[in-house]
Amino acid sequence: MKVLIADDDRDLLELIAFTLSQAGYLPVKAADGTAALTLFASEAPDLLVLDINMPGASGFKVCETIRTQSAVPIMMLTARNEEEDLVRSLELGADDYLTKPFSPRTLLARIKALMRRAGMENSGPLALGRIRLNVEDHTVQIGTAEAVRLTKLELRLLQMLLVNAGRTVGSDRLLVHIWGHRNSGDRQLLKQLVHRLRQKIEADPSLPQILQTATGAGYKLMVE
Amino acid sequence: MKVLIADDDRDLLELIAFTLSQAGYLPVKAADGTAALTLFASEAPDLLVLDINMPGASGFKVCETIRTQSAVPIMMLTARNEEEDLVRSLELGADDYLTKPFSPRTLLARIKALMRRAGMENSGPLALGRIRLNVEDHTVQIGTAEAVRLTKLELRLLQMLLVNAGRTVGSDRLLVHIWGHRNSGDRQLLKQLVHRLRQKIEADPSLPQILQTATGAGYKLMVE
DNA sequence: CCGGCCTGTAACCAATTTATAACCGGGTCG
DNA sequence: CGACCCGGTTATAAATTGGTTACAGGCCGG
Repeated sequence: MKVLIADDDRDLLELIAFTLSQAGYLPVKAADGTAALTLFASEAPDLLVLDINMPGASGFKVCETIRTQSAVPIMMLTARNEEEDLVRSLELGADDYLTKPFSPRTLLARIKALMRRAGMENSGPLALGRIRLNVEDHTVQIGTAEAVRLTKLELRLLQMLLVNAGRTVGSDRLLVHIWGHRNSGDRQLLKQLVHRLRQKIEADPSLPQILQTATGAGYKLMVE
Repeated sequence: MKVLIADDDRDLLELIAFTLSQAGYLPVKAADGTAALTLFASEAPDLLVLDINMPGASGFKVCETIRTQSAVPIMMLTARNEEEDLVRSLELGADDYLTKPFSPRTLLARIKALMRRAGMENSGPLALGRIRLNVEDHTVQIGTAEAVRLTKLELRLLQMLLVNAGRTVGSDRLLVHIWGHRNSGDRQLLKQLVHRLRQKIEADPSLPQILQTATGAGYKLMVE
C-alpha cells in the first residue's frame, strides 16, 4: 500500500513517513502541493494524506484537482480545529480529516480505517501477473511453481517493487525502504539482496526475466 | 466467539477486552465508530459491544448501520442513565444495554445471556478438522485420541491459531493476544509455549503436522 | 508443609539470515 | 591502454532465529 504524504513541515513529514513505513506501508513524500500533484501522477499511490496549509497548492486545491480524476481515499490534516476546514474538506471530496497535533497511533488507526472502508483490504495475497505475494506468511508463488519462502528483507524488496511494478525504483529509495536510514554507500547490501531474491523467483537467475536492472538507476519488476 | 468492542475510552476498552479474553472470548477492539464499522465488515464478529458516545460515528449510528445488514447481537454502553438512550437504542435494534459504571462480572453475565438468547450456545467444542477444542474445560482432542488438558496460556495460543486457521499469525500478534502488552524482545516465551503445546497436540512433536512455523513470520495451524 | 503443575528465565545448538569483503567482467573516458 | 565505476558472483564472518533442555520461583491443593 503506497501512501502519498504532503506537508511542508519537514519534521512532521518525516515522522509520518517513518510511522507508515514501520507499519508496512510505502510512504511517498511531497513537500508542497505542486509536488504532491506530480507525485500523484507518477507514483499512483493508494491513499493521500494532505496538509491543508502548504505553499504552492493548498491541500484544498490538491484535493479538488485529484478528485476530478480519481476516487483514491484522501485524509486531510489541519492545524486549526475549525469547522470551516472540516466542511470544506468534505465538500471537496476528502474522506477523513485529522487535526494537529495527533499521535502516530491515531493517524495509523484512521488510515487503516480508510483503507478498509475503501475495500483495499490487503491481507489477501498481493498478486500481479504470474507473481502472487503472500505478505502474511512471507511466501511468493511464481506461476504454478511451488511457493517459495522469503526472508524479511527479500519480502520488503519484492513488495516495494511489486507496488511499483513496471516502474524503475531508484536504489536510494530501495535502500531507505528496506533498511531505513543507512549509509548511502551501502549498495553492496542491495546487490546481494537482489541476487538472493533472483535465485528464488527467477527461472534462470543469470537471465532475469522478472526482476530487471536499470543500470545506473535501480531495479524494476517487469509486467507481462 | 469473536466480540467487537467499540469505545473511545482506551482504558475501558482494554478492560473489557481483557475481561472477555479471560472468559475465553476473542475481543476485537475499535477506538471509534468508524473503526467499528470497518472491523465489523472485516472480522465478522459474533457479538458487538458499542459505546454510545464516540467520535466518528456514534454507537447509535453504528448500530443503525449494522442492523441494515446483520442480525448480530448488539449491546450498547452508555454513561448516562437516561431513558432516552435506552429507548433509542432498542428502537435502533440493539438487544441489550448497560449503564456505566458496571462490573466486568455484570458485563460478562449479560453477554453470556445475549449469546444464549441468540442461540449461539457455545457449550459445544470449537472444532476444525481433527481438532476439537473445548474452551470451557480447557481440553483439546486430536482425532480420536484422548482429550488433553491445556493450560491457560496454551489455550489462548491454540484458540488464536484456530480462529485464524490456515493463515499465518504473526509472532507480535500472538504475543499481544496471549500476554497483553509485553517486552517485544520476549520471543522466548512464545518459543516455549509453542514447544509445550506441540508436545501435547502433535503426534510427533519434532515433526509438527498441525502447528507449523512460518519462519521469520509466525505460526499457523494447518487445515486438512 | 510438601509435591505437583504452571510460568518465566537462561543457556546451548543448528540452521538460517544478514553483513562484509574480494574478485570478475563489461563499459566508459581521458 | 589503463584507471575507474558499476553490477554480478562467490566466499566467509557475524547476527538472528527457532528448537531444545534445564531449572528456579510461584501458586495451589492435599
